[in-house]
Amino acid sequence: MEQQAEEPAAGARVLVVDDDPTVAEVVAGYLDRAGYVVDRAEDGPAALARATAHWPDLVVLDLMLPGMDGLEVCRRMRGRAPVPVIMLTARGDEDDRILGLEVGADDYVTKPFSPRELVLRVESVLRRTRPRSDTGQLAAAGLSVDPAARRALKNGYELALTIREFDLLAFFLRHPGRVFSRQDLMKEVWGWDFGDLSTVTVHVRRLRGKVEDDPARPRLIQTVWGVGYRFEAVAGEERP
Amino acid sequence: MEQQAEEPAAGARVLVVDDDPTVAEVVAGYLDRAGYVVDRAEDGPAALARATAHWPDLVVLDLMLPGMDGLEVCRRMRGRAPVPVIMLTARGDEDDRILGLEVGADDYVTKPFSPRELVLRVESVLRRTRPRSDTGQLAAAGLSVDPAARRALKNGYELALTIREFDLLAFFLRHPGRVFSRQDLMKEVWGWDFGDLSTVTVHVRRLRGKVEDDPARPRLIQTVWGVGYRFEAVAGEERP
DNA sequence: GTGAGTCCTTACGAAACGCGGACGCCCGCG
DNA sequence: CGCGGGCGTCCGCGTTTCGTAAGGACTCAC
Repeated sequence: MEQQAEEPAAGARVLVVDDDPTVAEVVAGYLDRAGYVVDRAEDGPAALARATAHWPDLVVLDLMLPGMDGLEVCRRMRGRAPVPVIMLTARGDEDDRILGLEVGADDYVTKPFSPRELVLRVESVLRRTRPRSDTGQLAAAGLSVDPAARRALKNGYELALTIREFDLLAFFLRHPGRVFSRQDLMKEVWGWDFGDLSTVTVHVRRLRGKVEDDPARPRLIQTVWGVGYRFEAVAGEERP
Repeated sequence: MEQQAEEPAAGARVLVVDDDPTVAEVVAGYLDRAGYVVDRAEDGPAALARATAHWPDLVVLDLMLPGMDGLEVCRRMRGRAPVPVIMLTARGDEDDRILGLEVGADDYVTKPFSPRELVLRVESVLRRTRPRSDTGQLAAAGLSVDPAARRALKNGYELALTIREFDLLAFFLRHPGRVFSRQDLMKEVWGWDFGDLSTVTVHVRRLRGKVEDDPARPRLIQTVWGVGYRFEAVAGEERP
């Protein structure tokens, strides 16, 4: 589950959620040909799972889904991190449209719709929502960090990091697999040439508390005894 | 891919309001092929809702609608912000024409009409009401800003912004999702290389007061502690 | 096993920061 | 000339964050 950055400008990631295979197929096909990386899900839970694996840049969401309905999916995604949503609604279903807007869908399209129109709306929403061009996106091991937005996501959930924590994590992500002494980190992240090195220790601990699944047994930020810390890009295994 | 910038220049946004699916279909088809981005609504409330989601550049409005009639729709839209309207009226219904023009329709077409003629009129009205064709219209999260007209709409309602507030908002809309320090903003919006940064703070606060639903807990203009501010283009949810 | 070195954890005071309110200045307008 | 709106500045308060200290836990070498 180690993704890489395959979003060089052109291909944003779009998650298409629809229980009708035909619709999903057509939509996905058009979006794919338009240069997007397309994920698909057939219902709410699947959509949320997909989002955990790969947080999308935009969601095309059928309002009518088996089990969890589209509004709920939208709410839950938004509860994790802000993401643009385009709703698919049945024609003339006024209440649905209003609901969609209340939840904060960025646009909606009524069925039946022209795929071409949908692609246009996707492009429109993305354009006004993500001018992400050259932002050096960082990603590894279920983590992704956007330096320009100063946002960090873990499995599709936004992390509330402080400045130091964010800078520290960003630095680690920029140099995966390498060991850094506390002094190195103090110099690189803090910009200090001297100072109490326990400061680094404490901040690493705080970062672990937010980033690690089990902070007591860290996997991402490992301690190299007598040397310093190393960020492990590939989710390593346990030492017995 | 073949299409270019949708909102500027080429494709203006036209809202077609008609309860007759056949008429709406035909009209929408022609306008679509003419390069416009077409929204559709079947009655008054739907039209107003659609306009809230995406403020149109022009409205094609059937005078005879179930429930709220066309004149009322026109009045309400105009009450929110000036927008060009083309009325569809039954043939020879002189009173209606008069009424339509009184409310301030920019043009009217009598049924039955040739779709080609309607497209021509749309183009004509747009030409004379939108002299500048390529002003970078900005929009996100229920907000839209017209730099040329120096007008800002929130959910279709006009905002009374001061110069600084407008410039600040416009800048944010031009760079959604990115963090800017107070210094950046002071440089970009004020054009100053130095100065009291609290000036920025205060103006952000004033802008929030007009733009945010709950200025105490801002959603659009977020504070990034110790760094600056970030405009969130996606209408986010509450996260308690 | 034992000790010294190293790391983890917690706690706490201080500093930094953002926010709201208020003030005075300037300018256009009546 | 008085008035009001827009603007920039300043101050006090509550909150967040930071750096450091100190005790306990762990690791490695002998």
